[in-house]
Amino acid sequence: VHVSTVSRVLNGDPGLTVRPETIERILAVAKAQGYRPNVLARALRRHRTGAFAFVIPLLRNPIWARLQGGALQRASEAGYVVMLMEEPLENPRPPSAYRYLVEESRADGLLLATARRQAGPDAAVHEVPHVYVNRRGPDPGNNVIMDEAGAARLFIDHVAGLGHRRVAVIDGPRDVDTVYRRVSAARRYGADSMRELLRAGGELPTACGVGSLNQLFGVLAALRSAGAAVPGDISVVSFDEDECLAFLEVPVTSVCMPLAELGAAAVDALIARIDGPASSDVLVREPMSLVSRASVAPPPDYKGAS
Amino acid sequence: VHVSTVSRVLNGDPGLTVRPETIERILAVAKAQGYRPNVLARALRRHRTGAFAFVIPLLRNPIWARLQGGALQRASEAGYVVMLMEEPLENPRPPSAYRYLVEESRADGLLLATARRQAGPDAAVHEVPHVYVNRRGPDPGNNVIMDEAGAARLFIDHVAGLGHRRVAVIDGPRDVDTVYRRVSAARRYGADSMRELLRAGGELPTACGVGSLNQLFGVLAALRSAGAAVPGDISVVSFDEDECLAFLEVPVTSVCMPLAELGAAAVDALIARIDGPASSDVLVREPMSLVSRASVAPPPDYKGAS
DNA sequence: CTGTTAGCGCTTTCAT
DNA sequence: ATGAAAGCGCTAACAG
Repeated sequence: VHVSTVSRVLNGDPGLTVRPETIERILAVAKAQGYRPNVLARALRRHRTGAFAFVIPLLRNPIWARLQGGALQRASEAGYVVMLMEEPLENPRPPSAYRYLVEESRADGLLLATARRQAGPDAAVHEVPHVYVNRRGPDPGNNVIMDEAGAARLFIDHVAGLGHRRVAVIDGPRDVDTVYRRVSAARRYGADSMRELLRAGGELPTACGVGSLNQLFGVLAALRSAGAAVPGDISVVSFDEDECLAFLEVPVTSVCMPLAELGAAAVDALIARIDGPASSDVLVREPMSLVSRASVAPPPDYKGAS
Repeated sequence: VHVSTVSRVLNGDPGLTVRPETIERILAVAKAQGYRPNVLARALRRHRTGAFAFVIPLLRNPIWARLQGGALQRASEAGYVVMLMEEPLENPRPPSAYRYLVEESRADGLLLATARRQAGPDAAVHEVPHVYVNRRGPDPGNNVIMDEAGAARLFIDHVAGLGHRRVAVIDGPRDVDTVYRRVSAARRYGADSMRELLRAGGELPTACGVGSLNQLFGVLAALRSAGAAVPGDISVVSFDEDECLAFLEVPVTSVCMPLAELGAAAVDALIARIDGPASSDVLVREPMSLVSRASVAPPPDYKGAS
């Protein structure tokens, strides 16, 4: 009944040379006492904590909730726990500000869903296992992304198939990541963009894709107050699926992106980067799907198939 | 330049008797090398990990996001990190299933936002520092809750002040925590309840409070398909504030509950329970507020002040 | 004022 | 097939 033997048994040591009788006895006693190995001691010895840190900008956005869910589940399957760091909306800190979590041995690696753009490669965070999730970080080979072009294509094909020829996309500015604008700012942005579109007059688009749920609310408000009917005057598609879309005044069609899969893939990539060195970017290939609701119809002037 | 002295200096040992010169030198070198104490080793020695686990049912519900945000921020102020455990919606496990996190020294305590009702006191989880947040768990003295009655009063006073005399509240069954029903079930529940109310005929309520955002969507759908106007025929109030309420067909008035404060209070309570033993339940007293939007008006038959 | 010592609970060579 | 011993990086009690 001696300690190192126990360790070998409980860890299923590959070069295991223990008498079946002893092995039984150990397992029995362990279970009887409800023994739990101390992860701290184990981690100290092994230089592996079994934890990740997920840096996320704004918990209230449903998009990150789904990402989170996928990551959490995959991590727990792989025997990791994940702690959450919420990046403040104002004065966000650069990713390298979270390096300390690894340096202190609190985590084995970083999942970065926030990305303040930096001038060059972020040397400071480069030393530490990490992946950027749903964004391209400054250093290549550490990004896990989706086929956003595919999402756009899905949208275009759908509305083009119905006869639309003038199509707009409203989305946040690309240089600053959307996450840095407050929720309300996002809505205002959506509303402003739509108002501008309306004011421009002339060749109004007959279909419009909107980049986030919050912007969508702004767009819808602008359309309503301008007296534009959806989908009578203009068709609207959200690039941010949420079940609440089904319950709006007019239920909104959306492109549903594989966010949970993205989160899971990010965890896989991070695990790979902890074992080996960075390799190449990961593109999540799960199919996107279009959730068809009432906000899309043929364009107002459409006379049938061309 | 020797190790235990460094420890004393960096920890600001109370009985600190170190020459200022040495203290300077140590700090200088520490900073120069970017030294980070290893939290694992420290935790192993001190029997404190500096981490909490937050067990939460459904990440996609905005209510949890706000709770989470409050808890995360307060925890980080107090020097703790928090890891998230997402409880599956189907086959949820009892809180005691998360005891192992403390037993393995992965966390110092548990924040439990999920609460499968159990027959008696949950002895299994009782041994471990924990608080139930926003629910009453089986064992007393470990609950952090809000003044839900106050929320109801706020709603009643508001609509009663406008002349409403027949008021209904639609909410999930209380014996099973709302969290155990799927989102869609919640909506169906809202829709079904409202349909029943409508079918009952006769003395229809002129105002209705709804317990969660998801149920609200169901209620609104039912009202629309029944041709009941909001607030013309019936006033509607949500007990679950979310900014998207402002962007619905008719913007919905809500009671805004101090969820972030609740999360923060839960962290405070948990810290207290880690240092000392359990004391008494905590009631968060932050004021609730009514966010007035367009979904509330005087009742249809109202002739002026009584 | 500062160095020495003894662990925290585990894993992992190396000896039996 | 198992025990002994060293050590992960730190802190705390005790000497000097």
